[in-house]
Amino acid sequence: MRIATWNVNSLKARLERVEEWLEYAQPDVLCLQETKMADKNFPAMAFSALGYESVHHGYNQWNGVAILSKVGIEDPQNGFGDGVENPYADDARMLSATCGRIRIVSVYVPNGREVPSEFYDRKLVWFERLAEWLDANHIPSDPVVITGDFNVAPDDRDVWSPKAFVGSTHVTEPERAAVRRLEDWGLVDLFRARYNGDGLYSYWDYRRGDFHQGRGMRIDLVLGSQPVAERSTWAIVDRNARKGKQPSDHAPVVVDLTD
DNA sequence: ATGGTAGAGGGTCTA
Repeated sequence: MRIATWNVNSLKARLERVEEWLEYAQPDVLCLQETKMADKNFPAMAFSALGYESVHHGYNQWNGVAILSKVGIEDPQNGFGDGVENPYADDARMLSATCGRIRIVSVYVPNGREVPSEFYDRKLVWFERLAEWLDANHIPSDPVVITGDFNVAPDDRDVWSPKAFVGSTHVTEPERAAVRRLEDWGLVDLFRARYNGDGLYSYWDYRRGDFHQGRGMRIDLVLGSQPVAERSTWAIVDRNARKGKQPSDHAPVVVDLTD
């Protein structure tokens, strides 16, 4: 089973590239972030023509998440559920569904903008809600994958220049602690579990030629519970998808599991 | 010195 995540930075602008990539990479499940569209504009037919069922959660031109699957989509749920106070209640940043007997969660964690800021504070609260959702809905022996754009570089290997980022969002200790809390619960960073090196990024700013200069960050993660991690055989960032005409600023992250 | 690019929409806002 192949699971992938990709922040596409507008599905409208990226649809052709996503279609091409699906045919090339053949993931069983693809989680999308930053679709930047309302549900009524989601191109479900284009994906169904390629053999994918899909669900989307989006209100407007901001954020928006989706799950595409060739192995079924059961019990889709938007957000954290009823009765949970969401610090980004007006945004669509989390969508979960069961695909091929794994509970898949597509997340687009708030960016946080500046440190300090009200947005940064609410990013940390959003992370708390995610950890609470996980604990309330699952036990570590469940097959669960939380994947998407976490807007956190888990450690200094995950940024091109730790010095350039001191004090900035994505690298602060509270943000990293929020990711560690998920790992302490029992989730494994499936890409990092296979590769120790630095320079293995999933996002590069559009500006200053950052991609071609190798100035990136690894902020797109695939976190799997132990039953999933035990099945993990391979992981990669498809950097080719960041090249060429009108790329997203993120590349897809792909993991393979034994069936 | 707060630059630069891309995508939303049709102002600037978000990243």
